Amino acid sequence: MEGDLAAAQNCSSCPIRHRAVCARCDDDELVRLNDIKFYKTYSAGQTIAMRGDALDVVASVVAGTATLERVIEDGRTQMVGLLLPSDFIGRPGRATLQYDVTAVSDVTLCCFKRKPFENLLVEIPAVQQRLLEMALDELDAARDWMLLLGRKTAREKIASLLMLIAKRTMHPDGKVMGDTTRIELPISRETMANFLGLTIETVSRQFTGLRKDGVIDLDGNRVVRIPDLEGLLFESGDDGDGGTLF
Amino acid sequence: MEGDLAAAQNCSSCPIRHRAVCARCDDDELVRLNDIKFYKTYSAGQTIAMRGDALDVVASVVAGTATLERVIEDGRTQMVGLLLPSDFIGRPGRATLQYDVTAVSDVTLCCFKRKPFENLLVEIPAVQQRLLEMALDELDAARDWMLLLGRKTAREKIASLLMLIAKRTMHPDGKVMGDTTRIELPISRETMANFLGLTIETVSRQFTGLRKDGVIDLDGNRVVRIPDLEGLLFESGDDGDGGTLF
DNA sequence: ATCCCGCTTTGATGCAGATCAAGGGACCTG
DNA sequence: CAGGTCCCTTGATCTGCATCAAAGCGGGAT
Repeated sequence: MEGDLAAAQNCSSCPIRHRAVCARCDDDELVRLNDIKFYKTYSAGQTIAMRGDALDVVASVVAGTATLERVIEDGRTQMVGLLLPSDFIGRPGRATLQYDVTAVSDVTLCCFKRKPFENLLVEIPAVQQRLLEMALDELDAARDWMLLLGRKTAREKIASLLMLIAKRTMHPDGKVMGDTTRIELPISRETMANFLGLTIETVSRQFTGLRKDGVIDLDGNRVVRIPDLEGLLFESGDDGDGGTLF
Repeated sequence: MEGDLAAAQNCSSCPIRHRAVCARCDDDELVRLNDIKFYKTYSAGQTIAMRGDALDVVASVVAGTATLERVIEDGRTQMVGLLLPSDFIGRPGRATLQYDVTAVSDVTLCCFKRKPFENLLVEIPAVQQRLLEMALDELDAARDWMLLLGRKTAREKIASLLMLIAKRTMHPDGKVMGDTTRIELPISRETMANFLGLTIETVSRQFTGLRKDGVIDLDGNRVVRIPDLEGLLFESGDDGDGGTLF
């Protein structure tokens, strides 16, 4: 665990160069961002930050998966965001963090101290523009998720989650593949439960329900094969043109 | 119903001048916005726009209350946003609307054609900056709402909603009033149900439950008196420092 | 007044998902 | 290979909220 990666990494070879907050920057602007960035890594399961922490750093996820969650005193927890590579953590103009951030897999962050970043924001409209776009996308995703949490049945929730992961996994840029499809679940049953507002037992039961009905096929408990994507879409309760959901 | 209001209104006397997307604009910039704006009014109950509609206009709510909702074919509907004066409708960079927008009370909108507005966005950083800020605030609110929808009980949901309205109504800028407090509900039981992911019957029952337990006091069915704000906060399941919720 | 209509409350019953409890299987360690 | 731990599944039961059904209760029109 050392700064090798951090030192070696430069923006031009960055895997999220074209999707993160810096996506619209030209080379000059990139240099300025580069000057104030630093990398940080976390291992799977580690807490990245907690609700209430001073938010003096903002960051982009470079690699790995992290979650954003709210928890009530008695232990009930609701995931409110899934952070994948290129997603942004923290918000300019706010001093403390509102959510717990946890690394689900090993995670690499590209960090900026908040103050200098806020200054750059003013000076480089391209960053601000991209950040706005990303914020609005997340807002849409959050709203789709509200429909799921408030009104969908357990089975619909699971189907929706699988569709979401399928869309992301299969063809990164949106197009849908042919027929039989195989996806790998990046998260545990418990994480799914917290994502969907269910218990772990219900998640499990719905998986076996969908399997028995031939909608999906389980291969171990982290791999799902989907013989009929249309069928799954139907189960999800979304109409075809449905929202983007991330 | 005529353009009197529209024609008469100018930005300097606008009630949302300091909170809407134009909040940070100087006088020159305001003139440019003024050139492309026009007013539109809707009466209570009227549909402002529907999911899928071409989104060639964006707007700020000047007066009144509107809702943003998603609905599934079978009629289940989930409110995903409550639009109060100064809130913004539509998003630059997207061609179709994702939600149904409905006027709850009589509503006045300050509209801009999307294309010219997008151009101004690039030319006037102050607008972009403010829009980002507003989007991030809404995102936080949406995430707090996800916790409510996914994990709170019916009673907690009602209490949370009352706290939300109380905070907004009583002291516009956050401070909390003394003891016995009276708030007026701006929305019907059905709207509340769709907001909270409940049925209308459950909403009603929770109201009478809270009343019987002395947490609230009902005066007609649109007025609630809150003898003990701390008690209500406790029922809401939020800790004191809790999220902003709008 | 009376009727009607939309909104709200209340009651009786049903059911989806939570809760409680007990295994299973994969993987690690000694 | 035994024992332990972690995660997942399955079963039995319970319960909070939905659903179904029937009254109140204003308020507006006639």
